Amino acid sequence: MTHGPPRAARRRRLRRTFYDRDAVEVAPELLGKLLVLDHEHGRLAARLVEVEAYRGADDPGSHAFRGRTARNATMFSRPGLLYVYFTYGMHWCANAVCGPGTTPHAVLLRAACPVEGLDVMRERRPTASRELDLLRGPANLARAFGLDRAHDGADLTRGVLGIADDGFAPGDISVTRRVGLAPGKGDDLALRFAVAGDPHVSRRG
DNA sequence: CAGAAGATCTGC
DNA sequence: CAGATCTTCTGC
Repeated sequence: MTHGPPRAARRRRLRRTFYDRDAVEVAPELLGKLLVLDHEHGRLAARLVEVEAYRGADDPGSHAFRGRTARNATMFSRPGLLYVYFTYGMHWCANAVCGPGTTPHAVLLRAACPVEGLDVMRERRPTASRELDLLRGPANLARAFGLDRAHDGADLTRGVLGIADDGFAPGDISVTRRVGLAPGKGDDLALRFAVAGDPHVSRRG
């Protein structure tokens, strides 16, 4: 997989209908897409190489498993929004809310290949010695993009934050079990999707 | 109201 | 492989 921006490629922002489906359908289609964020100093862009699908009442690994709470309210609101949550006392993680409708599905953005704004990413990720590690892992990706509580509920279909299709087609996709779930909490479900062999993926499947 | 767990990361 | 670090949720 080559990650450089295709010359003169048009970036088309993904619309609400893209997200308005089961997360298991949406997740693999997000691979190869560009996460884009315009900020005060310029633009950040990265190609998604690893994601995980989280469902609702039928998925014990999902924050939506036991219904709506203050934290997960964004998952129940509308497809195409960004659901950002805080965990382990220090990390933020970002998801694209899916559907269909108000079905509380989401796709966790786990890893990406840096494309634009690498200087800003390096400043925010001083412990990343290699460029490969800048966006490797969901909390690292969120940190490099500066995502936190302020971005929970942001609309990916308009505004400064979005996910775009520039015509890039990823290679083979590997499907494995999700990462970091306790036994019995849906750890056995094969809902993690990654670009096979891509070095930016957070870990081996 | 207290206790425990948590969709993680880093350094030893 | 364990510690960091604190919010959120659950049970009493």
